Amino acid sequence: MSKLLTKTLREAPAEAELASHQLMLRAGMIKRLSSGIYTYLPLGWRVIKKIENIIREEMDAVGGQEINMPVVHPAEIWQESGRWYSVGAELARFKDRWGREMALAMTHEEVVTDVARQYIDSYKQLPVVLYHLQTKFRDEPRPRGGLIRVREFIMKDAYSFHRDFEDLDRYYPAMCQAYMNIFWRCGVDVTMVLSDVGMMGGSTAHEFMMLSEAGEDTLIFCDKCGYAANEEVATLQKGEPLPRPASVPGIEEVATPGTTEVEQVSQLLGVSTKVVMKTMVYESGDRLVLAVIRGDLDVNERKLANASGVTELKPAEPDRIRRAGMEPGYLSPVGLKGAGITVVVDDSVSDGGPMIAGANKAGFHLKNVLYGRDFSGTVRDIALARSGDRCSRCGSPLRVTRGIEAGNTFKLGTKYSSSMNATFVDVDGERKPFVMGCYGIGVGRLFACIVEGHHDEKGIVFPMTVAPYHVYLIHLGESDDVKEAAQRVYAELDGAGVEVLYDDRDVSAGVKFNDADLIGIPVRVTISKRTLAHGAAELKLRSADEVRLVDLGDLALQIRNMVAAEKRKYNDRRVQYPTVW
RNA sequence: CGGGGCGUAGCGCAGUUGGUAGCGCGCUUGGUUUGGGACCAAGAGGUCCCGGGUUCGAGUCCCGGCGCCCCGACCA
Repeated sequence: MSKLLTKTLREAPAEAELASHQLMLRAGMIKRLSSGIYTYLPLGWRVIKKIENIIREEMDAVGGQEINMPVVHPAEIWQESGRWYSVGAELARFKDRWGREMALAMTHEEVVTDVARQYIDSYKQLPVVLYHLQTKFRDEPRPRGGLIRVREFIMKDAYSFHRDFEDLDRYYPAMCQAYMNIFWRCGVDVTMVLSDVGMMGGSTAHEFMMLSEAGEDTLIFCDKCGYAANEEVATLQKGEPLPRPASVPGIEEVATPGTTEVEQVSQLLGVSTKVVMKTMVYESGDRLVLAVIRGDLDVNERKLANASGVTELKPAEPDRIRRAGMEPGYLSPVGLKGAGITVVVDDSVSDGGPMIAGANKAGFHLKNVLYGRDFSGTVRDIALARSGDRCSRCGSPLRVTRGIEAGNTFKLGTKYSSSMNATFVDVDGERKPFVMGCYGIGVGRLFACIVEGHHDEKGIVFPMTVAPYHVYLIHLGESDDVKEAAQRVYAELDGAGVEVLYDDRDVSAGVKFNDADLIGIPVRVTISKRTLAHGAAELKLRSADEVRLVDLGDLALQIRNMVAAEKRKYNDRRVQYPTVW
């Protein structure tokens, strides 16, 4: 310990706000170099290695083969997949000395696909699962929360290659189970939720979320049937569509001064908000996207972006709306002219009868507006699920919580294999693109999740499986017999394969105890004149209050048992992942 | 990129009407202590984020930049 490169801090640096961030800084596990870029100090790095080894074991158990792919990629491979052009500034690009375009790895689909097309020729070799633990760089717009969201990070990414979708479907649950095992063994309770496919592309995706207010994602749950989804994709029951009479009278303009919100219109006209159309305008580059939804619902921007085929949306500026011939506060999809406007209509509107819409004219609305007759657009579900909305599966009220995404799984399909011409010869002699899955875990983020979930007022309380050391050994007082006894205990434990951090510093008892609590090593062993008088050492679990004296002769055995028992708490339990979908 | 905040010793902070920088913790040396962040004494440590301006004089006022944190848009 006296030689260990660390520095425990009594006070947390001002830059840290989250418990995990403060504690990792205070315990001397990480050091910030630049925004979102961290050095792991010895204690922190040991934890990372523990996590990585758990991941390796579980990946190997589902047939994974570990490889290592480069951090620096030539532009060509990203151009092949098309992502050189579709991904924005988060892909860090630079030129090498010859002026060749290069990129820092942000993820490795392209590279692994390149490996697969070279080394997998036949269906007989499939399925193949490759994984690696590697540094990635994503030039995130906003790093935050210490290790929760960084720019440079270690990620475990695994990629599976299959003959067909059926085989991917068969394999996918095994990977999900491996994920549950990893998180549980690290002491992190996760919930698997349906998620958006994001920039990865592909069909089905799940995220593994640790529920926490510190989380960046909003999650929608149904307690009754177990439906769980990221808000980005969560569905809901929207209730019966509005009745659609056989004949609907033509559009009629009504004066509605000062009613720029759905609520005000419904009050003025004495109708339910369900009869009022809510129209929102977003912009994406030079395109405008008009979202039309029933007045009692809200627009889900992620769904809207997906529906309109763009990656980024933001609410349009009023000036821009007016230039396009519309009137903020009285927006309407009726009578739109001008190019570059995409209209996306929620099914709550398209399925129903006549509604009230804005007139694109200040102070006026239109009655009897009918989708199909008076306006058109792409019909999609673009509704935002909110607390209390009804579950699309069973109709029960939905609940909303926040979560930290610790990992995710995707059914990628043939997006990369097709674009990069990665094929194999199937039984029928035909060349077919691999059907791929990809599976990621942010290692540093998982570390942060562990600390976020395992701490108290005094510091971290590590699960034995990921603790930097098993035992924190303290001697109190500088007398030779105490120091010698401590050294013997250290040697004995070390010889028995127990990882011991020996606090040999000549500092007061309080300092040692407080540092022990802060660093959070699971077992604390104290040797002092007092314990030696009984021929014993004091044994304490970080997670419990009780201390007990253990005879020096029994100490090593007892500690070994303790370490094993603590590991078993996490390693033995296998959490079955839910199969509601 | 929009909104908010902060940059003074390794960390946490103070610094008045503009007058030449301080406190606590940590660090070094010596001594006394030794079961929950001890005590005494002596020290070391500062481009006050950077650049420009105002002024006899700027940590303090003005302008410009940079860095960092928090809230949003994006993701492991």
